[in-house]
Amino acid sequence: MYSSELIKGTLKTIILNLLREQGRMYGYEITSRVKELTEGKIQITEGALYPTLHSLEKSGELDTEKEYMGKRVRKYYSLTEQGHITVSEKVSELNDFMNTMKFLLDLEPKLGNA
Amino acid sequence: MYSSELIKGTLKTIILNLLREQGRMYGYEITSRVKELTEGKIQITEGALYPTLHSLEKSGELDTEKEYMGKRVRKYYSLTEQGHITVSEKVSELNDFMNTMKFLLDLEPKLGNA
DNA sequence: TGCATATACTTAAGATTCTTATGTATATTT
DNA sequence: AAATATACATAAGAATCTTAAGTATATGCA
Repeated sequence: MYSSELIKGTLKTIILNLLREQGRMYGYEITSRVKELTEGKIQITEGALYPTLHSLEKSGELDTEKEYMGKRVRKYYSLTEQGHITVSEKVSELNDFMNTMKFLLDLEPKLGNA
Repeated sequence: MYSSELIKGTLKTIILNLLREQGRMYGYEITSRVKELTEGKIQITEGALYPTLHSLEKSGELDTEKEYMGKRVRKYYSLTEQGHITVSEKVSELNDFMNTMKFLLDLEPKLGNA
């Protein structure tokens, strides 16, 4: 598990990118899939997930459809046209940022430090 | 400039790593150097920088020495023994995290999506 | 000389976004 | 029958950043 600060700021990008790949997912499925893909290293809590999904819906990135599996409800999310634009921008920005960070972190320590 | 959420969670790591490289720096020098190294893409604001430095000092990662250049004061920061341990851990964790993110983001979108 | 800009640090108010916890309810496994 | 998994929602609190204001010295330039 990564320290929680690291997840901050990448959550929306993770969600949008997964939806671009999968087409359509419901909330619980997103957390399960991320946990599975990252071998438990990234676990999105419910308290972070659902407010983020609501926020992305409100800002026009996501559409929802409710479906009933028997009596249990699921809310499926998918990217809107705007969502496709946003995910491209966010993924590019994150890649760029990570390259910058790699460069920053790979600077060699001076010899002779304590 | 990256959107501000991305910086969150990496600020301490950036500062500690720079201090490991440089040995000793004062606050203003840290922001200037980061801005220079990243060609303006990462600009640490004063409101973020100084509270973070104070917090790292309080938690035992940093030592300070005040120096007067004429009448102007500078506070130089350097890593403590604990700081050296912490920076290693944080840099490793961030590298690991970025590899995980690269993997997550590089998953190919399904063909045929809207 | 005067003004703008750069250097240098501090801190408070507000915003954002996460964690933790609680609540509700159905389905499945043991 | 009880525990666990599935599925969503939301409130209180914590952490961390932005924005802004405050204080003060030094430098460049017109």
